[in-house]
Amino acid sequence: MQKKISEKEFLENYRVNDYERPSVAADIVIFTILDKESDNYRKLGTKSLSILLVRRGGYPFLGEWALPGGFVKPDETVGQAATRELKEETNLENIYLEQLYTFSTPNRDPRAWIMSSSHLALLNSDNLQVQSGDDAADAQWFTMEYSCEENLYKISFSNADTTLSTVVKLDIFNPEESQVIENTGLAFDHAKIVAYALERVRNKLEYSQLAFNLVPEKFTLTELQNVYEVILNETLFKAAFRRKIAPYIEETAEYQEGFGHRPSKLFVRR
Amino acid sequence: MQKKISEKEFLENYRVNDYERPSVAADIVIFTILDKESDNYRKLGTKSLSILLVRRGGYPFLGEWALPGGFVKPDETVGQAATRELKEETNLENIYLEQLYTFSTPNRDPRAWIMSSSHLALLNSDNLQVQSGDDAADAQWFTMEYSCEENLYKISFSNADTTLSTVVKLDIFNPEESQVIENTGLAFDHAKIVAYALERVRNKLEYSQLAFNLVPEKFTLTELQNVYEVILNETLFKAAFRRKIAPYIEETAEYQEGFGHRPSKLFVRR
DNA sequence: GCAATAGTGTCTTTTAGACATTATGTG
DNA sequence: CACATAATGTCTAAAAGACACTATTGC
Repeated sequence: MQKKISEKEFLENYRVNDYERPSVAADIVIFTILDKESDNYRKLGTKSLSILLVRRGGYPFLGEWALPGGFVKPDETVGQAATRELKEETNLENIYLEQLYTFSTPNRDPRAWIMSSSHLALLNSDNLQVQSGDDAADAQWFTMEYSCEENLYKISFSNADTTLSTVVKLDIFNPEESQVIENTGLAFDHAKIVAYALERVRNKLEYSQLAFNLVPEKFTLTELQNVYEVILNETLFKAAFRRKIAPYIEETAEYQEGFGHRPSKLFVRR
Repeated sequence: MQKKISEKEFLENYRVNDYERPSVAADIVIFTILDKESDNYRKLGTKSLSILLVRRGGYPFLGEWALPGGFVKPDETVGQAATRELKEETNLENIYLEQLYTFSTPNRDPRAWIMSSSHLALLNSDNLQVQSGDDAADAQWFTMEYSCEENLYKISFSNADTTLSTVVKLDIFNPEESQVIENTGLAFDHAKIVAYALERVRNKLEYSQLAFNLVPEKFTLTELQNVYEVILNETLFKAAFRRKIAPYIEETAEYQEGFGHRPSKLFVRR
C-alpha cells in the first residue's frame, strides 16, 4: 500500500494525531561551589556544593522547591530549551551543560503526561558575580550536605531561612526506579533527579575534567582540590592530588595574594 | 489568581493543549558479540561486535536500515517502551538495558516533531539461541568494524548481502551536534546514535562491569577478554587482564572441553 | 615570631606492562 | 606427539598512598 504512493505524498498525509503525545520539559540541576568567608584573616573560607532551586508560585506543589525548567518548544532541542531556561534564571550564557536523563514515569506530574529531560549545569564563582535573571524572582541558592552509602543518598539543602531534606535509594541503572524514602520540600520527582545528578557528578569527577567547570578561569590548586573534596565528601592528600592533575593544568605568572600566608600560584586549564 | 482556586480545581482545568507536544519514540542500539566459527578444530572462532538493525518497509527512508524502536505510550516510561520493543524484536526479556540519550533536533524526522529517547541493550550468546520475535521480519545482525581517532568514528556494518558505512565526528558532550560526514544506508540520525552508543560502551567498559552482559552466565576468561578486545579495538596482555578482573569473577568447578587444547575453566560473575 | 597555607621531596606500597614458562586435551 | 590455547610466574616500570619538610605571607 505504502509503496504505491510517493514519499512526498506519504509525508503530506502523515497524521501525527494518530498517536498520543506527551509534553516534554527541560529541567536543570544547577550546581556551583559557594564560599562561606572566614572571620579569621588567615584562614580560607569553607566551600560547599550548592544548588539553585525555585519556589513554586502555583499549583501543583505550591510553595515547594523545584528545579528550574520549562517546556520544550517545537523549534528547539531539549538542550536548547535548557540553555534558554538557564539564561532566564541566571542571566548567564556559555555555561557547562550536559543532558542527564529523561524521566518519564506516566504519573510523575499530576497535571498531565509530562516527561522531564533533565540536565546538569555547572557554574563557577566568576559566574556568580552576575545578577539573576528575570524569571528568578524566587530562585535561591541552597548549600548541600550529603552522605552516601550503597547508593542511599541522604541530602539536605539549606539557605538562610529554610532547610529541605531528602533520602533517596538511588537505582543507578534505572534512576526512575529509585525509592524516595523521605522528602520534605522538593516538588515532583526532583529528589530523584538531584540524587542522580549528584551521582553523575561524583563519578564523572574521577574520569573527566568536569571539576574545571566549577572553578574560575584562573584558580589555585587548593581551590581545585576543594572542589574534589566537597563533591567526593573526603579529604585528599595534597601531593598526590597535584601529581594527578598535573597533565591538565598550566601555570600562569600570577599569584593570589592578600592572605596571612604564602601566596598561591594561579593556574589555568590546559 | 491561582491562589484563589484549589489544587483540585487547578488540575481539573489544566489545559495540556496550551503547549505544543512532540511525539516520543524509544529506539534501541542492540549490541552483541557474534562468533564466527573456525574451520580448524583447534582454533577458537573470531568474535566481532554486532548490532541488530531493521530494514524500513515504509516511508520515510524506505529500504534503509534503522534502529529497532517505536512510539512511547501514555502508560509506560521510555524504558518500558524500549523493553517492549526489545521483546517484540528479539522475543527476549530480562536483558541489560540502559537509557542512552534523548535526541530532539526538531527536524530529525521528516514526518513530524519526533524525539528519540535512545537506549543501549546488550545481549550475550545464550540469548542469541532464541529465535526472533514477531516484528523482526526484516531484522538482521550486522557485524561492525570501526576505527576512532579524536572522536572521528568510521564504522562499517556487514551482513551476508549488505555493507553499510558511516563516518561521524562525534561531539561527546552534545551528541546531537555531531557531524555525519558520510552515511550509506542508515536511516534518520541513527548514525549519530550508534556512534554515541559505541562511545558509551567503550568508556563504560573501563570503569564498570558492563562486559559481563556480553558473555554467557558461565564463561571462560578468554571469552571475557575477547569482549574487551573487540570493543576496545586492541589486544590486551592476558596476565594483566586476569589480575584486573579477578575481583569481579568467581571460578566454578566446570571446564569447557572438546577443543584440541587444554580445557579452560568456567567462571561466573561475582 | 606565629599562624596558616603553599609547595616539594621521598620513602613505601600497589598496580600495570611485558614476557616467559609450564600445563593439558584432542586428532 | 604436536598444536593451539590455558594458566601462572616474575621482573620491571609506573602510579598512588602517606608523611615530612621547607617556603612565604600579614599582622
